[in-house]
Amino acid sequence: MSLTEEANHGHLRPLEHDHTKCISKALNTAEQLCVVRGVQLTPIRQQVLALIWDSHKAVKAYDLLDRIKPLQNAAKPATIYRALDFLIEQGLIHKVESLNAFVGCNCSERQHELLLLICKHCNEVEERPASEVMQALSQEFYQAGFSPHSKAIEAHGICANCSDFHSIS
Amino acid sequence: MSLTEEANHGHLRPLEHDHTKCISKALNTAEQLCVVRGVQLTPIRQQVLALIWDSHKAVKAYDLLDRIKPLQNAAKPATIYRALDFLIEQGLIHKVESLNAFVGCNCSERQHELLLLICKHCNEVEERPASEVMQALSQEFYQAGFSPHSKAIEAHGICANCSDFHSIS
DNA sequence: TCAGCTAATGTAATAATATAACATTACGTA
DNA sequence: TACGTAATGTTATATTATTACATTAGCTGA
Repeated sequence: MSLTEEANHGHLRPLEHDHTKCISKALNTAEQLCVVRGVQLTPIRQQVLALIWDSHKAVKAYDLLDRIKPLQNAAKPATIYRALDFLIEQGLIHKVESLNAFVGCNCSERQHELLLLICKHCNEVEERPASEVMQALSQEFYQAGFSPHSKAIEAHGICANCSDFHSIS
Repeated sequence: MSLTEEANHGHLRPLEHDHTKCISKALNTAEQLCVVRGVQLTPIRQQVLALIWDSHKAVKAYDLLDRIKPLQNAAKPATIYRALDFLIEQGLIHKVESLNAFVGCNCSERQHELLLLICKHCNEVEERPASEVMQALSQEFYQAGFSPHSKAIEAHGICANCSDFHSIS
């Protein structure tokens, strides 16, 4: 185990990971899920998803709009927001509420309500199942007599990679 | 203990509580805190805080703007957003990120990062310390090597009062 | 006193985010 | 072919938030 991995408690997303794999995995998973579910991953929706997966950062809707224009000349805000709505419905992306931005979801098959760790330094967003947190949350809902329909847990701070970066350099 | 309280697991905010007490308590606390901290709870800031405490619902910035105009003829968006920034800084209100709206905080003295339970039916927002959740969250941050600066936990669903309402009526 | 500083507010303009409403297209199916 | 539905095109507009610069009020030290 490298120093870096150790400092990250084994939960490292390497600074230079092979991101093409992230993208192709996400797109493949999305395609398969949509087939199974009988919904259409149209070219526009695919392109938006691909653009979102261009990085692990949360992306703004109007940035997506700018970046999809070379591919979809006619793209307008509604184009993007419709695609985003679809992708959210299908659990393929998250909306980061505290940023008004969107990020790819790694776990569209499973529960897609996760803890999002948002780094103020590199802007990347890590999603974590945080099962203990979720369990405590369910307990809390029960105690409050609250029936949850959806939940969002978002934390802003400095991620493991960026802490390492600072402490090493 | 009433039937209603029982059904709410003892965490009831009665449908008809004496809300004037909520307001005056919030305003008094705010005043005292600001004195102690050496910051100014100016008339505008006070009025915005009072308007927010007009209910337990989350309020939109431009609704506040409309409602403060009779008192502050010159009010503009910046007027409201500045007051909101101040109140958030002082922990006197929360921004509900998933609604782009604002709600009074009951616990400005103590930790003001809480679980917010947002009812889809009555729109009221309940804040809960949810200490077990917070503890699990800290644990998760540690495991992820993440240094949190701020966090938001927001759940949408049906609150205890509204569940009671449906099951009784 | 008054010059200078700071915090707060006034004011106008505009940026950034998101939705509504209606028209059109593409495609499957009766 | 006619019809229905899902997706997209298109225009306009609503909603949320910030920037930049001017003004005011009150304090502080020369």
